[in-house]
Amino acid sequence: MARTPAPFDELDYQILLALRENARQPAADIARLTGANERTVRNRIDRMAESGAIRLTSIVDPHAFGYVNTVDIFLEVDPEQEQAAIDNLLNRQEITYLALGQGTKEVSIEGRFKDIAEMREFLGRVLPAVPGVHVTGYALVPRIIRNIDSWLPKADDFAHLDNEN
Amino acid sequence: MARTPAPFDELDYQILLALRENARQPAADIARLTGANERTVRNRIDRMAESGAIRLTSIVDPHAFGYVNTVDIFLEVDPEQEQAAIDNLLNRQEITYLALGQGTKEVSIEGRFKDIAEMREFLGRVLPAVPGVHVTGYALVPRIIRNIDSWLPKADDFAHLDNEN
DNA sequence: GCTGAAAATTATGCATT
DNA sequence: AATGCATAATTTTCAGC
Repeated sequence: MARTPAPFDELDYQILLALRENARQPAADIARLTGANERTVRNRIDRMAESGAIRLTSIVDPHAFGYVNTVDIFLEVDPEQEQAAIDNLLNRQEITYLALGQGTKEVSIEGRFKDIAEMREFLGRVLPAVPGVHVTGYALVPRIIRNIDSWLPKADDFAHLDNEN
Repeated sequence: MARTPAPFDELDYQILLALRENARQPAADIARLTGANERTVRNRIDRMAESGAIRLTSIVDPHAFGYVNTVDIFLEVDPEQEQAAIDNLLNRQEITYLALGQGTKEVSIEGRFKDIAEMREFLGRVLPAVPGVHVTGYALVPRIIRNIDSWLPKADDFAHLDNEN
């Protein structure tokens, strides 16, 4: 193992759980909740945020803005135009997810739309007009039940001071 | 249109942008940034959070915890056991995403793992052991470039007081 | 729904261990 | 790295518009 082991402990975990419910929750509250020192809690929050282990952010609910139609789209992208195509796609507000696939030509995206007409327009006109991009398939997504924002590591990824190496 | 139009304006949008970078940024800072009243900024934040339009949360970076292997998995689920199967899957920490597909039997998930062995175990042993679940396919995901946490509505989803209906 | 002012709470900077 | 303390800044409460 060349990677450094997770330098996170039980307190970090509890702070994480608290911030996940409300990122603006005062460190003092979390200190009371956990019994830890208020100053320590703030140090931990700063450390986790600055290291990039967590991101304290605002997630917008697409439904609240009327984006009720979700579709997963599978693309084949000309390798020579891949970077330009991806840059192009990343500029599109409709795209909520973009990932590279195993093959060099595979790219999958997710789009959200206010109505079916917008979605069809995107699939039939917008995407085909992006140089190097071919739509190989798509599938409507009626309901997303879990997404990355609710993900957590295993509890024992937070060291109990006894599982080093 | 039966749904209420987005009751958000330019100020909400700017607040959103600020909170997206740092959910703990003080309302006073945002007030200075936008020229809006400090108290108004807090009211807006509270309103957007309470209405569910935004969620102020902590997103954990799987990479920081060693979860470097991502795989998209397509499942066929026996309709009679669907709810139990989904509940079962939702209890699994490895699953970062779970969505229902168009067909009544289709479910797609994304899993993250620390190594390929864990991933293979999940695909070959864990999933097949869930009653009513059959793996119909999977695809490794080498790199996710955009995810839902960075999504934003269109700028003109924030009313300029002139686009009502 | 927006804003103001005092009181309560919280965060920051610095120093100590 | 954790913590205590003084100071600065912020949030809250209650109010009026």
